[in-house]
Amino acid sequence: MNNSERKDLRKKQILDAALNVVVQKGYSSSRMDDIVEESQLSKGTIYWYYKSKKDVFLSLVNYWVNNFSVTLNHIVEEDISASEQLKELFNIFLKAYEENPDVFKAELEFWSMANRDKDFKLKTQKVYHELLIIIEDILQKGVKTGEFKNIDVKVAALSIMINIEGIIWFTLFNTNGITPKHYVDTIADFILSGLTKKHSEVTL
Amino acid sequence: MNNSERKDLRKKQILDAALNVVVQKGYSSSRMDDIVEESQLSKGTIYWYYKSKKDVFLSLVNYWVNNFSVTLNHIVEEDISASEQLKELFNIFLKAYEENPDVFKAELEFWSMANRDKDFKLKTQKVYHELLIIIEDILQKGVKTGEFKNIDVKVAALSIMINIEGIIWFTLFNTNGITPKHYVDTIADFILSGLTKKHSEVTL
DNA sequence: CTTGGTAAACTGACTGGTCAGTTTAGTAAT
DNA sequence: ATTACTAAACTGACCAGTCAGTTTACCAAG
Repeated sequence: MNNSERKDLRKKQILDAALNVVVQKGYSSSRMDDIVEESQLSKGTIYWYYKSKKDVFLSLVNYWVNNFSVTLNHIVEEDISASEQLKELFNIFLKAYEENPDVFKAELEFWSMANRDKDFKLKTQKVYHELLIIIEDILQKGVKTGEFKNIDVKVAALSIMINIEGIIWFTLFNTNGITPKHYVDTIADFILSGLTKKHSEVTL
Repeated sequence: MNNSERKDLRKKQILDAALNVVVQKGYSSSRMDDIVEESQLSKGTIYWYYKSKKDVFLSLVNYWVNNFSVTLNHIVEEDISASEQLKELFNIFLKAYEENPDVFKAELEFWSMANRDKDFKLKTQKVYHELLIIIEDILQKGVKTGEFKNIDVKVAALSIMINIEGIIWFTLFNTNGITPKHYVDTIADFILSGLTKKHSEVTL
């Protein structure tokens, strides 16, 4: 293992620990000593890599944003219909949730931070802005090709994003036996059937 | 001012202060001294009425739940169509947001608390359970009268609740000039047009 | 009405624990 | 000698909760 690989490993170790801690305690109640324990590193090492508690958690947001961007940009590049792209978008979030719901719990924590800290607000804004652009592009394309009705793209995109992010509810509350998959499938169908032109309209 | 009025006034003073504080700082970073300052009372008085910090904030949730229940139960009792009831539901939340967005910021804080504290979870669960029941009742009625399609009431209700609560996004991020009103009107229309039978279907 | 009594409401300085961040003294590999 | 650590002690600000004492409201006996 070379030097930069080692550094990346350490940082990942620290950020993974920070994720576990913040999910359990929230930002303010997360102690640096919790991260020390969880990461199996020493306190000195944490401060060797990050200059403060805030620095650790801002980096955690960043880490998460970057992972996420890579995945999303795959969709845009694929040569499939707008409807298929939207479906895929929903499924990416569903899959992410099924793999590790903690990421969504942490997301909630970051929202809460964004409400009271400018730096967190800026970092998190970026993600949603990026996601919105992607959804808008898909919708725009669908409208242009005649696949979708002539909708207000900006509002529709916002609404779709809110529905996607709604998956966060499953981390919060007992949803009476409705699975995330069932939820996602249902709303994806509902939204698509509202967006797409009926066959009769298409043939007009 | 009699005795119980005075007590109510004090409690309201404390809870109003707590709301302002929690919105700005989040639960963990809210200091009792902030509430002292904001409420214009002394620390001893806060502890005269509430036994702990947690007690103050749990009471704040309660206070909010109760207000909310009263408003919601009005809708159910009104003798209007299911569609109209749903529209009214959306409008109640829109109005609440327009009157005081801070309540929604606080809600986010309570979600975050619910994630890591059983007492907060129980208190907040109650609200959403109640809201879900109301939406389910409206949908059920609409299906029975033939106003709505034969939908899966439970999933539809959950999805509607998530869309309503989506208004919380407006407290978090710059939504590019889309107003909460525009958002709510658009999704209300979209959802209703998806739920209601087309005229041609009705006349079958 | 006014004096003395008492319970509830209220005050704010203080205490004791907590925790971010620092420092120190060391090890090991390069 | 420098980089990448570990372990543990330490500093000092911060803050929930306490408590000894004060004020207020309301009473009834003189």
